[in-house]
Order: sequence, then C-alpha cells, then structure tokens
Amino acid sequence: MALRHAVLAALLDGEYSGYQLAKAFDIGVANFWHALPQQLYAELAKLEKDGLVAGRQVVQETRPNKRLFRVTAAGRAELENFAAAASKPSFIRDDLLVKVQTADRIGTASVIEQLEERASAADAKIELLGALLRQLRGDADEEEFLLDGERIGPYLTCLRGLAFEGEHRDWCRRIAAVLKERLAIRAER
Amino acid sequence: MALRHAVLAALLDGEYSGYQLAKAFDIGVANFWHALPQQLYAELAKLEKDGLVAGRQVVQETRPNKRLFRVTAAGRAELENFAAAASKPSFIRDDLLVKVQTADRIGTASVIEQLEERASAADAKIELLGALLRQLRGDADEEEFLLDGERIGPYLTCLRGLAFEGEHRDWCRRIAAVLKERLAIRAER
DNA sequence: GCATCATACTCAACAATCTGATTAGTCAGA
DNA sequence: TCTGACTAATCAGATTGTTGAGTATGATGC
Repeated sequence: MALRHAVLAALLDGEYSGYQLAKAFDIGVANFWHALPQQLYAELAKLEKDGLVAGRQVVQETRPNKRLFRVTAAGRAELENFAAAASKPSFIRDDLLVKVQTADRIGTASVIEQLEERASAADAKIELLGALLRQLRGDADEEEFLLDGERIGPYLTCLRGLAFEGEHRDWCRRIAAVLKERLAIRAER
Repeated sequence: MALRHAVLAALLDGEYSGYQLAKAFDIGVANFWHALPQQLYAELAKLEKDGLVAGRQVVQETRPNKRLFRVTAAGRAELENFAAAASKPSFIRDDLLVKVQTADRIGTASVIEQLEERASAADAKIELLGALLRQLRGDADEEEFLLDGERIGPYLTCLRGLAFEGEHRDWCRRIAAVLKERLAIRAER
C-alpha cells in the first residue's frame, strides 16, 4: 500500500492523466518512488474505486481521449493517516553494488565500465534535477523559497534526489578509479 | 533474479548458514541488498537445486544443527555472467520521502518527528559502518588498503552505505529544520 | 525459577512489482 | 512515403517480496 500514497502525493499538485503521471514518475517523482505505467493505471483504477481520487474524461480531437484525476477529500484524509503512521526504513537495492561486492575477483573490467556509465547517467540526472529545482523556485534563491514558497514538497524531494545522484556519481568515479589502479598494479607484477 | 546474485556475492567470502547470512543481510550486505530470512532460506534452497551453491550439514551439540553453504564453480560462473550483463539503474523508494512531498500541507508535525528519528537511526548506522570499515581494513589506512588489500569488495559497498547514510542524515536534519522554521513563521502571523 | 533472548529453520497466504505484448491515431523527419 | 517516436491506455502472467505464525533447544539475566 505504498505506491498508493506515492500516487496520491504526486496528484496533490493538480490534475493528471495516467500518462502524465507516468512521465512524472520518470523524473521528479522518481526521487522518492519508481513505478511503471502499467502499475500506475492499475493503481489509479483502484484509487478511484475506493473514492480516493476522482477521474473525469477529457475528449481530445487530435489525440486519444484521456482521463484526468484529482485527489478527493477522502484521499487527502488517507494521506493524513499515512503521514502519521510509522515509516519503514529505506534501503538501497542496486544490481551494480552487488557486482562491486565481487569486483575484486569477478568481472572487474566490465564493472569498471558500468561504473563509468552510471556516473555519466548521474551527471545527466543532476543537470535535469538542477533545472527542475530552478524552475520550481522561480526567481527566489533557495533559502528564501524554502521559507516563503507555497509548495515546497516537490522541491524538498528533488533536493534528496540531487544529493543522492551526486554522491552516487562520486562513489562510482572513485570506485572505478580504485579498481583501475589495482588492475594496473597487478599488470606490472 | 537479483536476490540470487546478492546471495552468491555474500557467500563469496566464505561458508555461511542461512541464519548467518540473514545477519549479514542485516548489516554489511544491507548496503546493497535487503532481504528477510525467509527469502534467504528459500533462495538458498533454489540455488542448491540449481547447483550454484553446495550445502553441508554441520552437527552441533549445544545448538540446533545447521547447513553451511559455499559457492560452486557454476555459481562463480553465474556471477561472472551477471557482472558482464547490463544493470538496471538504481532508485530510491522511501515512504518518508512520499510524506515529505506532502509535508508542507499534510501531517507536518508528524513528519518532522519522523525525520528526526531517521536522522538518529542514520547516526547509529554510521557508527556501525565506521566500525565495520575499520575492522575490514585492519591496521592499514584506507588508501593503502584499497590498493593492496586482498578482499576490498565488501569494503567498497560499505563505503557506499556510509555515504548514503551520511547524506540521508544531513538531508533529514535540514528538512526537519526547514519545516520547523515554516511552522514557526506561520504561527507568528 | 521464570522470562526472554539467541540459534536454526520452515510453511502458507498474500500483496506488490515487473515483463512483455497489444491497440490505434498523430506528427516529424529522411 | 515510410519509419519511428509520441500520446493514451489495457491485459495477462510471472516473479518477488512481505506478513505472520510455528518448531525446538540452550543460554542468559533478574
């Protein structure tokens, strides 16, 4: 019952279709939850059945029709209960880390490559998030926005995403360098 | 098929029973994968059936008997394939982040509390990981150990865990402070 | 002397997530 | 004009992960 709340939280900013939500889950929302479109459509259907969101049909000429959803009063109440309940600790779950655990013995060269790819991907994500943050805070500087801004929730979660990506990138680059250096030392001997 | 490889990677350091493995998944291995004991026992059974690990019974006097597992040649080959394959990007999935997304509107006070609890939990984890790292590298300093050490895989993943916890803690404290400050400002008005 | 913790593991039921395919019209570029 | 990408969604099936309970013995603490 957690995707449920992630969807409600994302929908708090306005009316979105399943498709738009899927996009959001690829960028901003991805900072706190990840889900595939199929899951979102399924979850929206359940949320509507339970009366936590309300959908309305929008007929379009040049595009397929779509359904826009918004959070109902019951949905807001559900979020309140959720916010008050205890949350389970977060944890990392990453294929690449599993590989690094074995990288001093198994598949070193390939892992180095993947670390560098990851670091580049993180660079791209960092730029994207930086742009998103600038957009969210408008003209204000960060301090000011955080204290006076209307809607800072998405900004705060983006900050987390940004920090995560930055640190992930640094770690990838450092570990790639260490593994390379070790390969070089062992080649010399 | 990812827990599979996490178990193989963890088992690379020696022979472990399901129970010991469960402990490892609570501390060091938790830096790259999380799993409950039930899953581990089930996965070990599957791995043994597939010939990727081999188990042997150890009869104990004062404790229940146990089965110790080690990675077979086929298991090592499986890890090699895994290391060479592409890995999917990692992502955060965190209840608390979902709450922060809504925290400027919903459940602010409770979320502040939870952020502070998380920060304290992260402090504890950081100390634990620090100790684990010191233990892994023995007398050597980090630079030296990373270049000359025998088995640095677990050390590298712990470094990631440490960085993650540190940054998580900083973010939690900062966000808690921001939310508090906003409450105070709004109370004044 | 009783409660609780640690070792060691198992089973069943359920919920959540992922994989992969399918439909169908529009629009931009080679 | 063909190709591929974008909008908008749905379906079935498989895999993974969680919840919760249960078994049995020895050790430790109050």
